[in-house]
Amino acid sequence: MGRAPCCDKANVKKGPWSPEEDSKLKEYMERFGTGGNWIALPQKAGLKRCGKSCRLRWLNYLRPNIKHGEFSDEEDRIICTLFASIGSRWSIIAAQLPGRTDNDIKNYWNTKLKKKLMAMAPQSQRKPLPFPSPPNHQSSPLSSHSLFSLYKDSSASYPCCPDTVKPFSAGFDPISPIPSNLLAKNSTTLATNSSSLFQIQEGLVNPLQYYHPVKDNSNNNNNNNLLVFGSEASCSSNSDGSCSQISYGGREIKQDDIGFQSYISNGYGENQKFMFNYGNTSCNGSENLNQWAEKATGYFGETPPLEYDLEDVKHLISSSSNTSCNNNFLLDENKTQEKYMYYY
DNA sequence: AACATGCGCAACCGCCTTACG
DNA sequence: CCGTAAGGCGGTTGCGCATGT
Repeated sequence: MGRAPCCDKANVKKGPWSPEEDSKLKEYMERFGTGGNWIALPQKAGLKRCGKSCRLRWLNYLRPNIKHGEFSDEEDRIICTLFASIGSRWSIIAAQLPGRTDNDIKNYWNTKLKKKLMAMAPQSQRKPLPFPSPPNHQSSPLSSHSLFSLYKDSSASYPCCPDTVKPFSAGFDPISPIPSNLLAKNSTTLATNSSSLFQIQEGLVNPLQYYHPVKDNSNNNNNNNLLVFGSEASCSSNSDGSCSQISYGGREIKQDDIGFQSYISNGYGENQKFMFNYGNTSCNGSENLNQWAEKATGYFGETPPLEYDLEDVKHLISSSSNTSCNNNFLLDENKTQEKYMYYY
């Protein structure tokens, strides 16, 4: 024998809530709470509504501290980044945005944010993103390659979940796992568990979608946690946490080979070396970055063969130089062997 | 001014998981 | 252990308003 029926569906009101109904529900909730039973609540509160409807109304509209109105850029970034990582798990995304409901975020994504990103990155005018797609490529929650690239520098800060998990940077196939051989690299600090979000996600997503930038207490510096896109890349760290040596596929890249360098806040109150190199050209840090990017990529015209790359480059450089972005981004001159590295 | 179309958002629907009896 | 209801969640719908023609 199961529980009593939910409600008499033929005898419940549907449609928009009236102010009177709202005040009844709110008053009841503030005095008694749900009592652990939404189904019995409407009758007790004097409402001719289904318990589910009451629950939805309370959670999405009447509950205290609900934030209505415009989403901030930071919220946009968080939504995009999390969507790129976990897809349309709105309740989880909402948990990272205090005051926002899953319904709100879902509506916002479907009606505004998705279109906004589409408009920012019209596919027909873009080359495929130069970010790597592993052999066993699966489509991401949002298959359009370009949307998340617009937020790929968004790893600068996660005020909602400081020092916890950071989803893969946007612009990166969120479904693709980190190659297991990279997870074992002892020259990097990678962990795939013990993060709050990961624990929430456990069993729901491929655990390899996440890593946790564990604080390195040995040198009081955590700015050298490395997430590698592509393959066969590694990094070794100095005692001060800076990255002294990078290698791609066995080819060592010395510090001198790195082009543009600057120090940018890593979000932990420390400065981190930012490096940029394109093929055998480099920005010396004194020239205009956009000009350098144009020179480096060889594009000055209106219909560039490297349009997407250039815009990527410009976007990344400009945003990284002016904000607390802590990404490193390297392009290999050989376009077929492009590899990308991000540091957190 | 009237109508058509588009958009935003609240609410509903249906499915899945969990908990109860 | 099984059947069923409750809770929770994501997808979808439809109403009302804004804007365009």
